[in-house]
Amino acid sequence: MKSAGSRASRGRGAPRKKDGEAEGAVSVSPTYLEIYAAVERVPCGCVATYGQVARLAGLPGRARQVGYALHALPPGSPIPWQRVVNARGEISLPGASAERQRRLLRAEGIEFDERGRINLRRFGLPG
DNA sequence: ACTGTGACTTTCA
DNA sequence: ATGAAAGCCACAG
Repeated sequence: MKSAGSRASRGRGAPRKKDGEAEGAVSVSPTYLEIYAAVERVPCGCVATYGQVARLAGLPGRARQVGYALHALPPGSPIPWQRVVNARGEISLPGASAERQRRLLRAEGIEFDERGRINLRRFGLPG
């Protein structure tokens, strides 16, 4: 059952591990986890802005960190990062990545206008 | 420890 | 509508 999971006491009582990720998996800061959790809360067929995600994560005003956290997401992560766009309803990713995100959103029913923008009034978070 | 950078937001002109 | 400035914080060098 535990399979050598009790390795927390390693010298100092530092719950903060920075060894990349040994075996457990807990290596990222709680802030990132909150951000990822908030993104997962975004319902399918809807998009949220970085500011909204930050707020859902309990980090009002830290929209920038949301972008950084999503950028740090590994490929194939279960986090629907594509549902996060900027406050203008536009994709903040550079060229190629933007098209990739746009395709994913379109697959979820999100519509884009000629300028490549999303109507947050329709596809934004309810409320 | 310090500096620069960034998938940002909001406000003001 | 566009643009600049300030605010915000984590990570990398």
